[in-house]
Amino acid sequence: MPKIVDRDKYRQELLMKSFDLFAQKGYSSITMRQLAQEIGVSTGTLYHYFPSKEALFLQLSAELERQNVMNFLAEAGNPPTLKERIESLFQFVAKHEDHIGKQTLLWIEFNQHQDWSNSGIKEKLQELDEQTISELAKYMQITDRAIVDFVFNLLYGLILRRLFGEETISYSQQGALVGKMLAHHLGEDT
Amino acid sequence: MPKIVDRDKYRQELLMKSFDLFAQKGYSSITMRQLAQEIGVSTGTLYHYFPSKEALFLQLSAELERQNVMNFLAEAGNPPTLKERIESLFQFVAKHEDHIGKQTLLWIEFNQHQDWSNSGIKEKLQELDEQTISELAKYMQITDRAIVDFVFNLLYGLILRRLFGEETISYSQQGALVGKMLAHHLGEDT
Amino acid sequence: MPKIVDRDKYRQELLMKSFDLFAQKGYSSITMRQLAQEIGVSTGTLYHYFPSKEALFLQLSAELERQNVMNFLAEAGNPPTLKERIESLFQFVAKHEDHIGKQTLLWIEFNQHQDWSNSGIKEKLQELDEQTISELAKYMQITDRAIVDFVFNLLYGLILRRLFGEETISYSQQGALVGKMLAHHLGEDT
Amino acid sequence: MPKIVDRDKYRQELLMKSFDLFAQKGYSSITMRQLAQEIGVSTGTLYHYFPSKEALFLQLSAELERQNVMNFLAEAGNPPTLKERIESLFQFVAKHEDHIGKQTLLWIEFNQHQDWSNSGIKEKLQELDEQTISELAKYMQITDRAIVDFVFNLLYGLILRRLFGEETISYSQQGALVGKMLAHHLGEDT
DNA sequence: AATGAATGAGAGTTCATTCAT
DNA sequence: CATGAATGAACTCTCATTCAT
Repeated sequence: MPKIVDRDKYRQELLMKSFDLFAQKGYSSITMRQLAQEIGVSTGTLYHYFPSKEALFLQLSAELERQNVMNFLAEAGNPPTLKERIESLFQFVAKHEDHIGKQTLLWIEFNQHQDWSNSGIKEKLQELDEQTISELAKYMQITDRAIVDFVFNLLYGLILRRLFGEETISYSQQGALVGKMLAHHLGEDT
Repeated sequence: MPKIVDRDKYRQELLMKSFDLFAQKGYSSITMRQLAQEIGVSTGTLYHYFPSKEALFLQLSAELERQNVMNFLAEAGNPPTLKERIESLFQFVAKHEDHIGKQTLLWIEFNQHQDWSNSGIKEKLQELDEQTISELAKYMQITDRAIVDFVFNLLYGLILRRLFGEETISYSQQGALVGKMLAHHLGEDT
Repeated sequence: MPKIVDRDKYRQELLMKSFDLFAQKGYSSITMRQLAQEIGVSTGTLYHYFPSKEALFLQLSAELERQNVMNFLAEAGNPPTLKERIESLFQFVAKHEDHIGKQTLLWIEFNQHQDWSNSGIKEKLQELDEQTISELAKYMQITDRAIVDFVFNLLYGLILRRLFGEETISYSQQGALVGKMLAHHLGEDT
Repeated sequence: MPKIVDRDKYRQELLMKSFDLFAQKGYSSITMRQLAQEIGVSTGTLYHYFPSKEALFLQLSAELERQNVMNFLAEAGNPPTLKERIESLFQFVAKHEDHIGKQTLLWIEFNQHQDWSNSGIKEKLQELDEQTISELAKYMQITDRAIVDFVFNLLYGLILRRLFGEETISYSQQGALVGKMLAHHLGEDT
């Protein structure tokens, strides 16, 4: 029972410790008791730092999204061609598939919870997602919104299907495919 | 013998009546009591026809998947070019977006339930999905598995993102895009 | 686990069985679990018959109030003079002090719960109380509202103070006192 | 020695600052945290000055009772007739109805707490009440205990009923009534 | 002396499932 | 076959109190 020095830092710590459990079991399956037990604190402590399960989850989501973009930009390098940059994105997802897959699951479950329909929470989350995508679009230097959506639809669908067992689909293959097609497509248009 | 037919027919009826509720609230939010009440039977009756909530849900999923393919093949016609066939698929999804979206959500929620990790249920569901896709692939006359996956990744991602608020992305636009690209891509390769 | 024949009858039964516990411990001290255990059912059953602890309590209050008036009118007889009728009332309260005291406590606690400030519950309860008083006023043949209030203020105060330990105050003495005074007072006015 | 004075003085201060919150929410609804926050200290500090919530509350009650009598005697003047003195008492209560009502509520809630049945706390509280009444009896120069009780039963009942919504009953009317009756009654007896 | 983080038992409530009728 | 009353474990969240700092 040591006294905590930095409240916000400790909150962060709790957040990160709770990620694995949320990811493994999903938002509604995990209970606050399990969460507390696994983290090694009491439920009371959890509620001392977060007003509710929902709030804890929301903060976690925001934090994860933030880290993701950061990590990608740090790892991705800056290849000259669009094809390479797209492949770089797909490679990044492939490399961190486990982590990103879990996040995607959380994001989906978040969106499903209909109790939150009127609370403005979904809007926050959506905004978060838009931000991420627009930052990545900037990185890839694609300005046409339809193309951006094309790439991310493909990517999300791929993540989703692999998540649920279609493990024969490969990131590198699909990445190469879309890279090549886009190069043609854009090349012709210009 | 006729008894069995009646029994199965009634089961079907219960199934279809339960779809709306499942679609509206999601698997875990709906309770067996609500389900029974809405359908107009007792919980006991529900359990008489289905061994568990899970089983009821699984049967519902299978039924929906079956109907979906059927409807599509009936509506789609048989256009001569690949581009048109793909656009036909995207149009079909656009037209029945509400229905298909809800199904997708159920499918996702189903997959998330970790209690079912070891029960072979997920495998069944996956198989169901594979069947659907392979039938649609046959319709589109695509044989290359990577291309099939490409199209369906895009489609699933699109459905998913529209589901969660990105309503500015359009089915027809993305369908046209992938149709055009694929035509180029395959045209060049052959 | 026998099947219950008459839902409403059984609800009544549960209500009456719960009275003692509520009375002994007060509304907020008693838990639904204790209540269920003592009655000999599960918490689930309690919630099967009553939507909430609050609703259970409200129904109990209404039922008690109803029974009280009924019992009093049955026991009280119909003496010719006001003094005797008042004394009859005080005697009734004295005789059933335990029961009425407990009820009063519940009534008080009910009124205290500020969560219910805006729910119209207090109004219902107040109305219940007014009804009781006006019926008793009719019995005593007092029409002047101020006098009615006088008698009931005295009576409530007496119940309250005895409840909390002042057991030296006597119902018969105070009843006789108010009876005598009122006789004088009203005799002079007429 | 001066330390002790300071300590007690601070305790007093905390006590008075806590009154409003207790009065607003009632004993069991208010939490020690809220109390501390509102007062502007930590929960630790609260527990440094009072061994428990219960003890804090008991001390508060004693203090309030003390102040009440003091204020009344200061405000009441010393009219010559019993009728006037009684009316003076009722007027005092009417004037401070809000404050006294809240106190009464606290006193009631206190008495209800059954955990304290064996702790001698109720006895202390009762004693407190007796003291108050006997001091007020002395002021009114009534020696007959039955009459004293009569007046205070009426008064408590009145406070109670007004507290719970019967706001049509008036202090001055009921005070005048009891004053007049008592004057007759005692006049005749002597 | 003063702080506030930490505790954990216990609150009201829900719900898939069972089984007497 | 059909019913719905009954179960009880498990849920989120609260709060008086303790104690390291």
